[in-house]
Amino acid sequence: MAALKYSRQREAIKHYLASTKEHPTADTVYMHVKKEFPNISLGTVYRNLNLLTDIGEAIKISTPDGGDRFDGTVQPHNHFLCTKCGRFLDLELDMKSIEEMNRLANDCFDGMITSSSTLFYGECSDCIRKS
Amino acid sequence: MAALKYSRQREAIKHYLASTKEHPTADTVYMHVKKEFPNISLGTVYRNLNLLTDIGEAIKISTPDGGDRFDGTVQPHNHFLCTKCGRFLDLELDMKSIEEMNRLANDCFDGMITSSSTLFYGECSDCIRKS
DNA sequence: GTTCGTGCAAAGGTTTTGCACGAGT
DNA sequence: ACTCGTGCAAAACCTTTGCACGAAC
Repeated sequence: MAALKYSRQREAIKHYLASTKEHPTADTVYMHVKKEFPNISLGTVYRNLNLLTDIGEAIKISTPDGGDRFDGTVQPHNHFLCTKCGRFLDLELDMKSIEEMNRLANDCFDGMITSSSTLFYGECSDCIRKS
Repeated sequence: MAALKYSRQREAIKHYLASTKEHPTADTVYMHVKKEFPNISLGTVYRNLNLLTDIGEAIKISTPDGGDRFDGTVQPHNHFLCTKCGRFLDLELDMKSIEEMNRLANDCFDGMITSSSTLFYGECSDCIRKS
């Protein structure tokens, strides 16, 4: 395995991920980090996002609409996608509920479940207010 | 909105989806339906899968690895992805648990949650046996 | 000096789309 | 007849990768 060397670009990506709740796509990360490193390439962003995901410092989330999203919050938590406006939000089920759910799932299943990720769908409060 | 006309190709796609538990990708659907309709095009498969998804006769599932998968089972249920062998399985949490989970989520959230989809990760029984 | 990360550009894979024609009503 | 679905091919996306150079060790 290759040793991991410091890189300013990776550091900037990590800081951006930590600073936002936007669940940005790779392209969004690219556009933000570009402000600080105008020459950074999209390939570098992808390489670093995948690297961070592999070493457990970020999470990759797949949604049915468009590209994958990345999240710097690695503690187990779930997400909500508004089917009207497309907003993508954190949803803080408490840890106990998540563990409870995994345990419940383990009971109906003869493999071993180590983690889970739930995507909730519905209408966000803004959309409800408008209708 | 356009009226919906019958098509043999769409029917074949529906039947294939109903007959399998493989959670096929669009390409897999294409290859199977091709046996019956050698001239069918991948574009048609995509158009129909998206159509079926829109009218609620199929579900589109996004996973972090590779393309989206489709599922003809539209009743709420969840999925399991083996992190070792990549196997993708149904996981039958009973309805009560799913409803309970959605209700729990609604309590921590000021929008309205209508549905959810959970992807569980872990090791399937085959991989456990081998290790 | 060696190794690893980067920028660039090209390639790879998946999904969508414009068009003319043929199937369904 | 009229409309919608199809096949085909091109395009649009998203993501990965080969390469030569520069940064980190």
